[in-house]
Amino acid sequence: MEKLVLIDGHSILNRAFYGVPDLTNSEGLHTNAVYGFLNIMFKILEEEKADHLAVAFDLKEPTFRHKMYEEYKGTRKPMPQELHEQVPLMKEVLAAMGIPILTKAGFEADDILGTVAKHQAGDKVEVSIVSGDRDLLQLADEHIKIRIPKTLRGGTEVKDYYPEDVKREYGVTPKEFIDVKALMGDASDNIPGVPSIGEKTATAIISAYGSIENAYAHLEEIKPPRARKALEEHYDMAQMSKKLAEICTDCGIDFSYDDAKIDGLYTEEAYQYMKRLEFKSILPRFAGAAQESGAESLREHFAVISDLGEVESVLKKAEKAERIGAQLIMKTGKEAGSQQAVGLALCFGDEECVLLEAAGFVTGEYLAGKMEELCKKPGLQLWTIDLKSQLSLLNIDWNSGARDGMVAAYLLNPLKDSYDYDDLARDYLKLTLPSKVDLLGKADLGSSLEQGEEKALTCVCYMAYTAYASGPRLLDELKNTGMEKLFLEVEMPLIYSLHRMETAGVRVERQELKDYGDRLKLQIDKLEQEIYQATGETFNINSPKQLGEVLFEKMHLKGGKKTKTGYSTAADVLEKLAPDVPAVQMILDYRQLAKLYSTYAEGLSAFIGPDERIHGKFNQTITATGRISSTEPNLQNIPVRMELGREIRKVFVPEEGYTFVDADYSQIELRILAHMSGDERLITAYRSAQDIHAITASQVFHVPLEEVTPLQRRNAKAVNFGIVYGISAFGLSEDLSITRKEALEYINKYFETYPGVKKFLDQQVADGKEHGFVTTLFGRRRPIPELKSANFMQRSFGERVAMNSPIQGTAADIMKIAMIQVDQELQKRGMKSRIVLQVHDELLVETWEPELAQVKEILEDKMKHAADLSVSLEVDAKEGKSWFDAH
DNA sequence: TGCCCATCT
DNA sequence: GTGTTAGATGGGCAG
Repeated sequence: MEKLVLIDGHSILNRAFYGVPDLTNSEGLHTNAVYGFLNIMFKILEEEKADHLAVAFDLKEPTFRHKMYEEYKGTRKPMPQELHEQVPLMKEVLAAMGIPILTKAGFEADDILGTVAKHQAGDKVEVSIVSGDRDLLQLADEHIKIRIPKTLRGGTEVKDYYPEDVKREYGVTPKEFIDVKALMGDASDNIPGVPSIGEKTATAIISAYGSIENAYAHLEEIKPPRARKALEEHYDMAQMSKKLAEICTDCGIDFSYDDAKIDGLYTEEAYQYMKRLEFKSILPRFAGAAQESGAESLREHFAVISDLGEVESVLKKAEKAERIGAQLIMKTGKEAGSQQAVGLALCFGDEECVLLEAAGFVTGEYLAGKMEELCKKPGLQLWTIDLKSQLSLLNIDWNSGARDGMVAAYLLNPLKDSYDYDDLARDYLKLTLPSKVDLLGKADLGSSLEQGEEKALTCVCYMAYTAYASGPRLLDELKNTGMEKLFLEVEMPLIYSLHRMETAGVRVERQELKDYGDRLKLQIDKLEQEIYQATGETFNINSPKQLGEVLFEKMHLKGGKKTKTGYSTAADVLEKLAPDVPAVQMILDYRQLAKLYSTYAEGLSAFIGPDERIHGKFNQTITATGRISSTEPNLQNIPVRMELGREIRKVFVPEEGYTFVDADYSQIELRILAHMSGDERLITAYRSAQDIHAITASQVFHVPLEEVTPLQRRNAKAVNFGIVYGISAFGLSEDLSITRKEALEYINKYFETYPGVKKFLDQQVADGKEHGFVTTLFGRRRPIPELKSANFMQRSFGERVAMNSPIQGTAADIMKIAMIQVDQELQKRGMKSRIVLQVHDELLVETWEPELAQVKEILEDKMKHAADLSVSLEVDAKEGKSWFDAH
């Protein structure tokens, strides 16, 4: 028995469009309907183990129904533009998979499906028709199954209808089904005041008489009377309606059963589409096709060279080139943290990509040395991807001519989640390349290459090629968007400073940290028992679900706020709810301790290396605003607010002979706001005052500075924060535990006091809406697609982002500039002191004691003068024998 | 994997 | 009238 699956193209596309959240690829194409369609299609093909497949589409032209009935509009609503543009795309994708697309002038997809199904179905072939349109149920018979996908709870369920299922659900046979619908009439055709026939009555009449014609013949028997009247008056209409709904099963479509045979759905061409549309979850199906991939012509020019003579001649050629792509391929060595080069991929033309392999006389050191020479060669444009990861083997500094395509692409669009070679090739070369994961899966690139794997060679050559080919385009784009300077003078030099910071690492007292953890553990165990006692329950306190049940159901705490999955047990909720229930306080304490123990005590210990230092990663291409992020471990969220947490900073210590100097900017974001808004009053205020929040309070509440009460200062501080983040009256009222009205008054007073600020923030939103992005003082862009959203919540979010990003981003720019200058100055003076941490507005320098005065001077000077604003930048620098003491 | 909750600036 | 403060990372749980 063979299986033929027939899909109602528009119907399923439509269903997918409304069932799948909006998706857009990098080109800005809407893809959600195509994505949903493919998922439904693959799901059904797998379930059915189908061997034949075709998809039917309507054409725009009028059909025989239009001829029959002038006013026939068809059943479909007008399509939104976002869906409309996906129709041709869908057809291209299907064609790429070799799936026949059936259309016929003068007929709808229904008729094609009906015709093909009735002709093909039989003892040898089972047919499944997939559609969202219930009118198709009339086609069900013993060999034809109608399958209707439904979206529920995010997933897709398919409901199947054989004739008996139709009978069960609608009480009539598939053939009678149209009569029922015709008798009911189309809701939109009903004229007010004219009696109509409902579903129940229609079903009863048709199941008794079999058809509207027969029912009309027995008109006098029809009950109830209003149905009889309706049938009598609208018999013509009902007949017409039936004719329109009746699917033609002989439309003369040209269908070849053999062409519909499924073989080789996963073609190279289709694979390219999946990559372009960024259907990551669908790609694995095409894994086979990936091997046949993409830039096939490109691959023909890939070569591997290991003979010393040949290597030298290639390098000579590279030196003479104007521009090259270079990628040093590395592998983790035997010693902890050490790396060694296993190859150098070079590209200096569209047809010249080679891998220089570390083998025999060509050692890893030799290759790294050669890459280094190339980086230093004046006038040579060397492009690579992720320079920082290669710096451990390259002795180069900010004077090198190397340029990083990853960082360039991040500047051009900081919202992406990766900037690998395949991303750059797709976005800047319109070239679909198989990714590293496509080629090698989880295997390590360096090791695979060392073992001579063909795919690893392909991968590294793609990297070098992409770096080479995308370089000029990236630079062009940076020029066009006014970010060339930011790239060349801030982001590129920063790579070296970040790498130096990672290499330096920060010393952590292993034993002290362990003792701290042990003390926590004791407290945690004690608290745990006390909580069990107080609540009378033994449960997992770490489970918000269990905790919510205990608090709100067993202990009957009032006013439990619901989250999607249960009760909210967040600290702020619990504190408001039951500040005086001892169990609640214990739970909050437990939470804090558990966090300190797992994330900091245990978590940090795991990262302490044999040199007693933690070498965290500082990432340059993660945040939307331009900030640096920190991972493995995150060293930017070490506790400081609560005393117990703050203690952890005592284990961050300088090496013997060194001390810490910690320098942080004072209120940098508010100063930036004063500068960018140009609000005269704010500028003047910040020029004179030390205490920004107090002076805000003084001006907003009209009291002399020295008479500002602590409460007024606190309120002003909250408003200041709120302004920077684009807060609402609601948010501020929550923050200060005041009414919304009072909060609104504060905000209004603030804007009255500083009208320039209001104007500035409004302007940011307007700019964001007009251009689709906002910019920092240094030209860094933050795209805000949310501003175009039709969804209120999304759009409001976009507005807050538009207000915050220029401020947060400018602060990030300034810190980056300061960091580079401090780091470079330390090096220029040949000092031993080094930056070990950056925490957004703070630099921690491990200072060689004899250099203490110099370091303080450099930090203050470079940080203060990183930008020339209309308000001064103030820096607090403190010295101490641990991070705890220095901060 | 998604959610909740904790931590930082 | 919507839901209501920006940017991050990570642990732990539940499905």
